Amino acid sequence: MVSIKDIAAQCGVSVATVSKALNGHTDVSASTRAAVRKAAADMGYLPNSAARALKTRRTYNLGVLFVDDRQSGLAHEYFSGLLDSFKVEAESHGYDITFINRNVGGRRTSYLEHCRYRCVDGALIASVNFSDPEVLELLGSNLPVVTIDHTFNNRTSILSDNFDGIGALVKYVYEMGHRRIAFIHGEKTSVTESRMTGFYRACYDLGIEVPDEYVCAGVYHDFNTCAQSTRELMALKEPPTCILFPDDFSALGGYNALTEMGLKIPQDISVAGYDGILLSRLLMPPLVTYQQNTPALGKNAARQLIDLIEQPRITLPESITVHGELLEGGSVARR
Amino acid sequence: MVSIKDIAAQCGVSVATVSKALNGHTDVSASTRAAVRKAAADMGYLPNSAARALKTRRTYNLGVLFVDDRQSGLAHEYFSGLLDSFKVEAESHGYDITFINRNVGGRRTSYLEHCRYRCVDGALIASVNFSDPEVLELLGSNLPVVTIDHTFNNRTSILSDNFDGIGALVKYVYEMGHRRIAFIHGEKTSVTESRMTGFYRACYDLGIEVPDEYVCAGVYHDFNTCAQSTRELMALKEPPTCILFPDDFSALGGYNALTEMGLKIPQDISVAGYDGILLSRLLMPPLVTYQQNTPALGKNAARQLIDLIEQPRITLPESITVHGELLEGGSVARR
DNA sequence: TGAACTTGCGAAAACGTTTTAGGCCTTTGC
DNA sequence: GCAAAGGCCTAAAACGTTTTCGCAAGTTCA
Repeated sequence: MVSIKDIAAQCGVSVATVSKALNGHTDVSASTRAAVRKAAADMGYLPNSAARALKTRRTYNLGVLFVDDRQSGLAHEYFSGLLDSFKVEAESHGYDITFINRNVGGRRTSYLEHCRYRCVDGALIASVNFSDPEVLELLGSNLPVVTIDHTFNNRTSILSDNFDGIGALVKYVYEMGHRRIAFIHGEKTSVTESRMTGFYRACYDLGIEVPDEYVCAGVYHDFNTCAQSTRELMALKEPPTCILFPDDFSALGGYNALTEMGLKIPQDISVAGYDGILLSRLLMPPLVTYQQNTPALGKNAARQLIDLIEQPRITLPESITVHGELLEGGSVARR
Repeated sequence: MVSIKDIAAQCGVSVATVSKALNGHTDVSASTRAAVRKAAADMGYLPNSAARALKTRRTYNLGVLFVDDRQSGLAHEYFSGLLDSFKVEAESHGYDITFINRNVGGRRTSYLEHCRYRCVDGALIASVNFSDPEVLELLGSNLPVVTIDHTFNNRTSILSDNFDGIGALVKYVYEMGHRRIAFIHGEKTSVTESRMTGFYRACYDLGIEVPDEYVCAGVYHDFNTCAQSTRELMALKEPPTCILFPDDFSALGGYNALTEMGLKIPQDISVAGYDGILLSRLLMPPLVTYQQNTPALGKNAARQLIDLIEQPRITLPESITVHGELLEGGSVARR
């Protein structure tokens, strides 16, 4: 491996000069800078990230924390879309990403310890249980951190417009003539809470009455509980004319349950999902859903995190809300 | 940050002794080893990975290379499943993973340069175009490397049983009474080649004749080309009774195209997919498919790579073939 | 009673950078 | 003509480890 020392020897200057030439410092003449850079390129020089990190305490590595219990992590299009755009944006700024876990050389550690061990410059926290003490420890540390879909003290967070998204869906189905709208929500998280208040608020604004039994507790991506809720809803004396599902996957569960019951979508019952994953476009009929803007979520997260790292005092913590888009489909009938 | 030096001061020994105590060297007495370890734990010591990497030239970082053109990367369940199990296995051995790209500090570099810059101990190559010169450069380097679903010289590779998988599907539909079996394959890659030879071989073994027009060129995960091929197949004078699709997603495209044509699955036409992603279980009827064993692919890849790194000369390059499993469903009728 | 090992430890070099402090030479300003 | 300023460069220290080599004290064996 060719090092700065080799270049110094080649050019007849000191290593200090080489370092400065390469890093664009001003106290090196234009001619030596050019010579050094040419030599570096010719010799195929690459800086050693470990040495640089040791000296500067900057690794150009960003930690990414998520937990992958019950398929809510990598495998899910929401998170993979987010991660992908985060990755692309980070890479374009010269940052690489590292997954944060609880192992350091086989030893069990906390998330924060892992971050410290790897000397990451900052971390993205997404798709985690925000009441986990180890997540809180990370959030409470002095490491630059950006969270997704969760606000914490004065940490920067990037939020999907869950309140507005569900509102847009309610408004859409209202305009299609529906008044009996049921909502199966996911397990309680801050995201779910936003959606529930968004749902109630939109109904209130539109003058729709919401019987208690129209709001059911489901589980994100859980086929069975959502199918069960669907059956219960349809068994009501006054069943809804439209059901909003926690996400597109469980809406598919709804499709199946409803089909099994001999009901036709959308003639007999209208259905909407949430997320706008590819699957929603492929269902028959295509699903009415609210597409979360995962590319913007990831990109903004990367930008904010890098800002936080590079201008520690200038950027104040802020929350950015990213807006999605209602996707139409044939799953909601006009009536 | 507490360093080895602080521990040395605390315990009244030299840094060398601390290092040796922590790393389990033999030339340190049991009592000092215990004292040092206790102090390290009490003081919350964490080794500095950069310093360690600089000295030992080992980072305990594994590079992961994949390209994410046309949604074939992170977003796909095949890859995310693979990556997830790779990650879990790697982490349990104390390795972290880093994505390999073409940026180093904003500068455009090759994959190999990125690996060298980050000093990764080895790399996983998956889901890439294996004729890309930069991929070949990486494959040709002296970096420990494991490939997925592609063999190259004497590099270790982990292979999914594409030949057998498609054979199992053919055999299954044959036993269900089908003789006119069409195969829409994906774009030409080594994976597609294995599947095609597997298809022809199985048909040959079973004495099934395969008219040329029964084998169509499709595109993985491409809804439209597969729907188009489906229409063409069904317009033949002697249409097939069963169509094998390149993957589960395009099989869904097939479902839709066939449904639009007024055909019922499986009464009028049988369908099978490939991959065994979650979606395949949720279709109505559930899709007959061949589930690739992504957990085993990722786990084996990590193990082999780590072996390669830790026992450079002992382990000979080898290929491991991982076997999948046929998933039954209602999409193939008995006839 | 030595000689030859063994055990436990430390001094110091090294890994590849960046950065500080300073030095020399030339230019500028009065 | 002289002091001050600026331009360009270097030596050396530092970042936190690991590892080599050597040394002293203790132990074993003739």
